[in-house]
Amino acid sequence: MTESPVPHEPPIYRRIADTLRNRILSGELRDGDRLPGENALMAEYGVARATARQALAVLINEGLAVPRRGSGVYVRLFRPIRRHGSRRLSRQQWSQGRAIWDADTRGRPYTVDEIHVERVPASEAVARLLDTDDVWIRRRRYSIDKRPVQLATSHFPADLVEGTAITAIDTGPGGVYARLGELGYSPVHFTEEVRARMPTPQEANLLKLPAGTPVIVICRTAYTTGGMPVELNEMILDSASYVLQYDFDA
Amino acid sequence: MTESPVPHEPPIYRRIADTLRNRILSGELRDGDRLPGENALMAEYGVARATARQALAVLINEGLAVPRRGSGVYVRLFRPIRRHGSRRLSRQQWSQGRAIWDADTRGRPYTVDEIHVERVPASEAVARLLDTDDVWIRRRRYSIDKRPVQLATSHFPADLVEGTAITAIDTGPGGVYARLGELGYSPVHFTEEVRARMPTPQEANLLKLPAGTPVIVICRTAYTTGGMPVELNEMILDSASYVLQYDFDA
DNA sequence: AAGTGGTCTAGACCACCAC
DNA sequence: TGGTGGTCTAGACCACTTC
Repeated sequence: MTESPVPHEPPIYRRIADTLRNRILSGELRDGDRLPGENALMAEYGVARATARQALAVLINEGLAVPRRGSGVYVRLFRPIRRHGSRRLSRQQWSQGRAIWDADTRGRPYTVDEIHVERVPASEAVARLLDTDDVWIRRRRYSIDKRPVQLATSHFPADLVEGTAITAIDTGPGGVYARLGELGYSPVHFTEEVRARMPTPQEANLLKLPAGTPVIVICRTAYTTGGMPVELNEMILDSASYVLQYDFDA
Repeated sequence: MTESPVPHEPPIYRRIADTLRNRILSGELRDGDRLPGENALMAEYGVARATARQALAVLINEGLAVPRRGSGVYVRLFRPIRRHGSRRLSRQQWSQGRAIWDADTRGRPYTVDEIHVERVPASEAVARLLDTDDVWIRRRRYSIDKRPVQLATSHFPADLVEGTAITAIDTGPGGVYARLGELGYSPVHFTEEVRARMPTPQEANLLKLPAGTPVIVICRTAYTTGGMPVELNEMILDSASYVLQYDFDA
């Protein structure tokens, strides 16, 4: 009880984390560089193992570093894909047999897997939005350079698409929007709701997300000229892989 | 001591976190409810303190729970504000109150503080975008119901706005866009780039963000009819407080 | 084989909060 | 005053990566 050193001194692990963060943000430590490991921090700062771990956990949870088992902790890299909100859905895109996804990748090869198509009862929110009890849903996962970057789940009113290629694994040239057009329900207007949050463990697993990586959730509704909603597409994006771009006039 | 480990079995703290998460997602534990504390988990599962803490840390870093010192760990709430990006002429036709994520904050007043206005050298990226060496920047913080929800930093080409009210704390009626209009540089077109990431400690502090809360970063560029960029506005949004909405046509 | 991160135990003292 | 979360120590065993 001789003195109270400084009223609000940050704890040790915070100060260790702060100095490491500064070394990253200043550029001294670059993408992919190895950070001092637990043992190095224990020696350098004279702290216990758990304290060194706690300091590294701060950076990992901030998304600045990624741990590699048996190897070390490394500075994380950020190489985003630019996703255009408005341009990508221009009518000529899908009316000419091109998939929407092509607009994003600029020639980089992408793959689709984990495809599931099924008819299910609509959730309360989806039922309200699409004004239907049952929906056909199409789930899939997109990867670029073998890295998963996006999960998507499209919902269609069941009565509308029953018996069409939209309920098949392969939807044919132009994809589901071309099929909707053939039914007389071409989407002409879109609303996108965008959120960000931490992923569920399932999402983190499917997207192979390291700790400290949020996901961007885009919920897009497609409308016909009559204002009828015909598709609800929920997309889960790895936030470290994406930049969204929207253009509009005053 | 412990049972011989079974291959692929998740660690104890994960299983504890999983059961707690299920109780939250199933609705058994609701917004604001108190979770079992460290002592309760130690007793219930027969684990050490650090293990119980680790389980709670998982939920906290997922943004599902918030710790309150001396009180307990509580289920977190999500009450978003709806932020409309593009407000098109057809908006009335399309947006008929149907939205996946409800936003009940319409009309609530916001306050502005932490205002800083200064002339500084432009960073490399800003200099390239605004084609200028110096910029006037306007920083401020927005709060709703006394809760900080957004930080914003506007950048203007210094030569363009030097000597105008844009360089003053109070920009006058209509704000900076009205002033730009008087200069003959009315913004008519906007581009928004949207990202998500974990906040820096400074951002977390200014926005009073609990752990596990990402921020949404919006970088908006305003262009004149001539295509000249006249403002660059970087906004940092509390992701737990916002839903972005964009409307556009095919 | 040596080093690394991953998990876990069993203690300790502290600041803060509610009763 | 007792319970809560916040920080920290000093060990331990494990799985994995690298050499």
